[in-house]
Amino acid sequence: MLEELRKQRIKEIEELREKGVEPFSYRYEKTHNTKDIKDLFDEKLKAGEILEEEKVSTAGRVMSLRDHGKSAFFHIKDSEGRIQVYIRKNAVGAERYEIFKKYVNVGDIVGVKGFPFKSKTGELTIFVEDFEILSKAIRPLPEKWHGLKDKEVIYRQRYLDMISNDESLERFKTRYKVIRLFRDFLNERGFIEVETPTLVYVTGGAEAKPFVTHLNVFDIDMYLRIATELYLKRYIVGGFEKIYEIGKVFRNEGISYKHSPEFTSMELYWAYADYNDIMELVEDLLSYVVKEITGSTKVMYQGVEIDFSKPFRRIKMRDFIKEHLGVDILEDSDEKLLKVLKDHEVEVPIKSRGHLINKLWDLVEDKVVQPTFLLEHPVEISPLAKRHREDPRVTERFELIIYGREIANAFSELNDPVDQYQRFLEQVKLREAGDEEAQMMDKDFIRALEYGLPPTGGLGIGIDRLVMFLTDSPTIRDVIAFPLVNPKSLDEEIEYEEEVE
RNA sequence: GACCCGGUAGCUCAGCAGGUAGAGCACCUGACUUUUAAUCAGGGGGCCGCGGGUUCGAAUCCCGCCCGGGUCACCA
Repeated sequence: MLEELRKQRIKEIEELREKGVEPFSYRYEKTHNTKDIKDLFDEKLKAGEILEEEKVSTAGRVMSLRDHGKSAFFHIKDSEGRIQVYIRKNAVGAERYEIFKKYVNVGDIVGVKGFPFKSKTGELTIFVEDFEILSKAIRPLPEKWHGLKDKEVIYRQRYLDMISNDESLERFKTRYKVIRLFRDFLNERGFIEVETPTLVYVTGGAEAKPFVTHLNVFDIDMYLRIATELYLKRYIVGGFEKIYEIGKVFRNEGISYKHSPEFTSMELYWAYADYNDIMELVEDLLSYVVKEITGSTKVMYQGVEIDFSKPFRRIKMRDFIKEHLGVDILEDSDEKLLKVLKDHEVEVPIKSRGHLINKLWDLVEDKVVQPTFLLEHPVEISPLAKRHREDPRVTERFELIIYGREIANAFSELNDPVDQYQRFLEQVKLREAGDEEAQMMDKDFIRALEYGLPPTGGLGIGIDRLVMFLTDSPTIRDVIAFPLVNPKSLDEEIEYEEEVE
């Protein structure tokens, strides 16, 4: 059926060309988009009224079509919405009308010129005086009423999802608006957007398994970055004081509703600031973004109201775990931590102190729903954070937790090269003990610190996870336009008939 | 990686006590100048995910595999 349909459409394209009509145009003067037209005329017009002097020219994809013989109604969709269009034989002429009737189908992209009116039933409509086929579709669209439901097709052919499910297009518009708001906010505060390498010799800045690739010119293996942190700090050493980078990072790990091997982070470094300054900045940034997106400080996520008004709640990791599990991550022995984990039936493949602490946190993180700063992580699990000025066992670090998920991670950056070197050594030991996610020694980074990194506050935010909240998306794949999919050997055969006749 | 659910027309889905494969939308032909899931008449369209087995006979039952979704595990 699909093949027959495609052939039919390809044949129609030939016929159009024989009639001197090119079904793939070069450009179209679009004076208004669908939203402009609604903004201008929707309130002005009553049912049955016309505004013949107001000329509009717009374009979009035909989403529905109701043919009435000598006239037809259809809806076109553009990036801003949908609008109804009315075409009538005696208005465009018999010849043009025949072209429309015979050759325009749902799915085609057309341009229309005319004037606005309101139908009997009160829907704002464009009365067509002239139209043009701008791009003829060869494949049929999914069902107009139910839309596209098949998750596999939604992820593999996102364009089709965006065409047929309006909320999908809107979701991605929101995503990119959020990113723009981040830039607006930070630029306004004097932060400069910079770039760091994607291909790196050693990974750092996070604990994750990297993707490995090969660089032919030097014949060496390289990695895709797992974070932008260590290069951004080099900028600060070099003299930049307020910088940020928004970009993809790559972690060769599992896929879940909140994990994607390729995701977007925003990292920021602010010289002469500490984690308290960063906390305030995060509150300001997020409440600003949320307000611009939703109009208030509140977001409904999966039926739960999340309030981003500041200040956010602050809890200390040690206190929170002690309160809920009765164990002290700073004072109690490894054995005691392990026993608590065993009591909760948690398996611990790697029995380092850091892993035990992380596992304990995992047990309680679900209890944090509203935006909360989780403070003062132990040194063992924070190899790049500065020790707390009042307690050297913990760091000046915080994570922003929302709905049990880590959204941001920040600290007063460790700028003591000797301490940093020792922390890296600890990580290397873990690595040698089989922890593939432990950090690598980055000697050039140490060298940079030896030239002097000013006191600096740093921050990383998971953009995708934040966008999930702002679009009420249950999985991270819903906010990544083209998520990773199994390539499968499904590549369908696409054949074009040879020219006949 | 384990378990659960699913894969039938381009799309959304039904059919599964085993007996020649269905609907709606979309498509094609015709009618219709204010419809909006337009309407009316007619028509075409299927490797029922793939491979094997049981059976006179499999979309339906059994086994294996592939792909997807979900839960858990792994994981920031």
